[in-house]
Amino acid sequence: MRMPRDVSVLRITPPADLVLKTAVCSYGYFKLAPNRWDEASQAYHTIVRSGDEQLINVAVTQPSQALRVTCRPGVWRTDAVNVRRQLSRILRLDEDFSAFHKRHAGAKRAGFGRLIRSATLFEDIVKTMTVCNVAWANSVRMNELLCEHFGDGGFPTPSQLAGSRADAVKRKCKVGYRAAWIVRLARDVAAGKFDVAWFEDTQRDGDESFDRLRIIHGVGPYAANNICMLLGHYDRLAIDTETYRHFKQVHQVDTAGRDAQLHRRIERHYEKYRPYQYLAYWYELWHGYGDRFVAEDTR
DNA sequence: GGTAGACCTGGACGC
DNA sequence: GCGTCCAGGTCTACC
Repeated sequence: MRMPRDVSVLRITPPADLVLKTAVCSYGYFKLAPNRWDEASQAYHTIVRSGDEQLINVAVTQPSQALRVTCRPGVWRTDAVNVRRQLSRILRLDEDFSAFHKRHAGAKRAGFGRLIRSATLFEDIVKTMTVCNVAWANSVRMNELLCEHFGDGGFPTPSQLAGSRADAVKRKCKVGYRAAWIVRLARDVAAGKFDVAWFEDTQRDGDESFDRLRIIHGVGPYAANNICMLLGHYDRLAIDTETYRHFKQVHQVDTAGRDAQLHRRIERHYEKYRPYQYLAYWYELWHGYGDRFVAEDTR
């Protein structure tokens, strides 16, 4: 049997408007394991899987327009296809943002729009569960521990978590009450009761996806809207306390209003960007953070 | 449909 | 040190 080399280098030709750092660092999930951005080398690091077993350490840089992908260990053709497919999902290489950029000059200038996501929808859902109702540092820790204890370094697969007890996940990963939700979802995905592929169909309607996501135990209105955004449905705003804070501060809104009123006001404000309301909102937030978004461990 | 309280965790803060 | 509060919510029971 031929053994793979220690290192393989792949080359990916991305869409012309892709700026690697902007795509990676414009959404907080780039700080959640197994993701990492190395500012010194301007490299995005992650760990992907080829099949359920093989873990591949990946480093992506953009020395020219093309992406340079370094894989350790080296990969053969089938594994290379898997690496390319997963990076395509992570960096949204198949999405076209030209219509959004026509409406938003600032986002166009910044090359903004490709918000990083995970290699799989399962990982996106679990990551969303770990960022709810918790300080950011805790979310970082939960994802590190999930990778360490249940994913052998990579993000755990549904089958890896499905065979685990919720109390073990809770104890080892410090995820608290989220453990039961995570294990339940993993079991449903592994058993085929929750069809992940259904959501990946680009023709799906955002409302339809939202309704199905809400069936998942642990996915409320905020989480479902956030996951819809990750699926490419940008016409839905994941409104949370951070949105309220941002809106009150940036748009000088009277803080005496009730949340429901503020919620409607926020939706009206971004309506002009339909169907890209979320991107317009997130651009404001990201632009306001500036380099702090990359440098700090808080959002 | 709207609201209140419980739920894990860990850091920040006041005492 | 210790208690309390809070963070990019969700669920359940109750009205």
